Amino acid sequence: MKLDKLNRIFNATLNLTGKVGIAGLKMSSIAKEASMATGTLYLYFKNKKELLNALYFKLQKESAPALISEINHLPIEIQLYKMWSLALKRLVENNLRIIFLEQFLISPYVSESSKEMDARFRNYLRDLLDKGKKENQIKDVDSNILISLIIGFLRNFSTYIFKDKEGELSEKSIDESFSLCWEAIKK
Amino acid sequence: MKLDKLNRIFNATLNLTGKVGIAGLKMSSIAKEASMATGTLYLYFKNKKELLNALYFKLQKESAPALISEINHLPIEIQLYKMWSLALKRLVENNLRIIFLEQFLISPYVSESSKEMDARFRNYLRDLLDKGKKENQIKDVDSNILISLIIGFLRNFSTYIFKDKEGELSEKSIDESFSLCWEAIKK
Amino acid sequence: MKLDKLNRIFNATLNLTGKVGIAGLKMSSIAKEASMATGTLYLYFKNKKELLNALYFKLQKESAPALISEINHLPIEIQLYKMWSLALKRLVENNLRIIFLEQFLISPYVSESSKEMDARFRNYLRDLLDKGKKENQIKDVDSNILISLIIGFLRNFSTYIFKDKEGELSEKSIDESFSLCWEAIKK
Amino acid sequence: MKLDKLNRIFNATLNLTGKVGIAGLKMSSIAKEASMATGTLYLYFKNKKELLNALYFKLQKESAPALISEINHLPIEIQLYKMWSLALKRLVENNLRIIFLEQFLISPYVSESSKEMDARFRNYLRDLLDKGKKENQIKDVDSNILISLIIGFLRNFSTYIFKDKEGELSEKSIDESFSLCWEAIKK
DNA sequence: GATGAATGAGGATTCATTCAT
DNA sequence: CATGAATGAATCCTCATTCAT
Repeated sequence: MKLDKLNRIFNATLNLTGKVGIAGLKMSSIAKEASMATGTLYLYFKNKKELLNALYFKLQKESAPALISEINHLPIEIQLYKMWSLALKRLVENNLRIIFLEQFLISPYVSESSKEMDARFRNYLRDLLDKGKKENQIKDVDSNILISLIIGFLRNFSTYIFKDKEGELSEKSIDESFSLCWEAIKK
Repeated sequence: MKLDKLNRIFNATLNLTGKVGIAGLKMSSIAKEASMATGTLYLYFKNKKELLNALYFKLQKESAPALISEINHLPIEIQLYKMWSLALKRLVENNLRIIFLEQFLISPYVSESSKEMDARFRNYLRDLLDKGKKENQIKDVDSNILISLIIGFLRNFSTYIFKDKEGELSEKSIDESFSLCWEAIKK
Repeated sequence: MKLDKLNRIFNATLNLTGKVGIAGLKMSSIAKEASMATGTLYLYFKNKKELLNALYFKLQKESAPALISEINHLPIEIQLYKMWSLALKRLVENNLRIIFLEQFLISPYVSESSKEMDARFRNYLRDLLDKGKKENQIKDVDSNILISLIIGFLRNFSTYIFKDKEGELSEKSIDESFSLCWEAIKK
Repeated sequence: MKLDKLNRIFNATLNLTGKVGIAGLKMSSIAKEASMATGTLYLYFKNKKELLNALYFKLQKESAPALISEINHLPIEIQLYKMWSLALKRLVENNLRIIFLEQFLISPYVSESSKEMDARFRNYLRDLLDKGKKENQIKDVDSNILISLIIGFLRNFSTYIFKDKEGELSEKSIDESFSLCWEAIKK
């Protein structure tokens, strides 16, 4: 019913963004990909801009927080490892989301309210790293650099797995990549 | 004259892509940003698709190779450091280029010939890392992971500097970020 | 419904060609003359070229053959007379079609397949005249000359009736013009 | 010099009209065909409309009147024969002119003054036929019909010679065609 | 005079949005 | 609710015209 249709619309939009980018998204293509009539899209969203913004918020909501709440009570290296492992898996699974999120933020469709960045995940990491510095486990280096290392590495590696390995992410890959990350940032 | 105009067109396109994304690019805006008439664009390019592809090729040609030829005779850690420093500076300076390159590759404007990715830079790194492994300086880890760490970190950190630090990249930032990277990948 | 709209488009195009020629045809004028939105034209035809070619084929199909099949069993003079009378009436009624057909064939819109001329009517006449020569009724003169006389006279006279007589074609005109034609070609 | 350039422009325009019709005429193509710069056209004509109208007047001036003045003192059948022969030769030689004249008259470029048709030739013929009727040589039939026969036959036959016989017009063709015409209209 | 690069108004085409069914 | 044909504003692109050289 209603929820099913919403999901079909969101999935169609994600898939198409992965193929043709935001510049190539047409309402008619989205409808076709979601197996419904173009007009139906307008029963669920006032216009294209709102559809895209709704998807953006949905993706934001689903990503970081879930991740965070699952692990924020563990010791730092473990917590980082869990975070790394979970994030990597999620990013590989959901690589289309990343493409959408990144393109969306510089498209003419961003509503003002969307601009409050994916700061949440960065903030979680910042807190975690500061705690780690106090406990003498993490290098005493500007947290922004550390965050860039972690997030940049995660994103780039996940895209590589998604594109070149067809999404096959082995435990060994997770461990090896985390080791590299950890050795870089640990004291 | 001719070259000057081409550059004005390319710069205008880059600037606008940074502001509105490929989805928001209009030929009329590009012309306005480049201080010329819309029709003039069509003296230089057959249509929008060809303009964007021409820019893509230009950016590809200018990026990696220059970087590589300047340093590929030095010892590995030094070479990596030079590469890091140069790449970081260039990425910060040219952050708009990255945005364009990334968006372009999943836009409806990519011509078939454009799809041969920016493999060059990855290849240079792969060679360098393999050499490093033989000389026992680099961890014996799948090069794809190492490459993701380096490139992902570089891109994410450069974007952070460009956006949040207004492009002010200190030597200290370069050194600190490289240290993190080096400690991660060195044996 | 669908057929009705196609006809409205075709009629609008014919009328406008009569007024402003193919050089003056605008998609927006055609739409206006056909009482629909410009975009609607593109639901039925990919572009201007295809619209004009479709009209050309339709007109070709409708013209000569119908004429021929109605009469090709009668004796020659009668057949020629019927042909003359029918053709003249049809040409007067459909003078706009002639204008369109003639202009179209040297416009930039002709698709390759359209170039196979209106040979059909000429061929019918050639057969008829050859039969007439065998039966000793028609002068033993190169058929191409006879055909030019018949077709040229028909076209020029019909245009005169259409333009200067507002399409009022009397039986007397038909008979008189046919007599002239018959006296010219009969043995 | 000046005259030479004007002629190059007029010839270029005629040739191109034969190829692409008035709908396909571009000022830039005319200039190219005439081996000069686009801007040069505007030294000789204020704009496209005036160029086309100038050509129209030139062609009108050159056709009928010359013809008429050469022969208007001879007896009727001879005069008609001369007219026929001269007109046919001229029409074959100058078939491109006919195409231009016919297309031009329903293009958006006709200036008001151009609309006073090629009435001159029709008028000359009308006078001639009326004289012939008085002298009992020509059938007592509405002159408009006779004129249509003559002009329609001339045009259609000349186009046939131009297109299918590559402009090779034999004396025999002239005589045979005139005989047909004469037998049709003589008493 | 001659040139042809540059201009921008105007026409072709696309596609977000509506609305009768 | 769902549909998809119809709409027309917005965008791409062309080409008559201008003007600096």
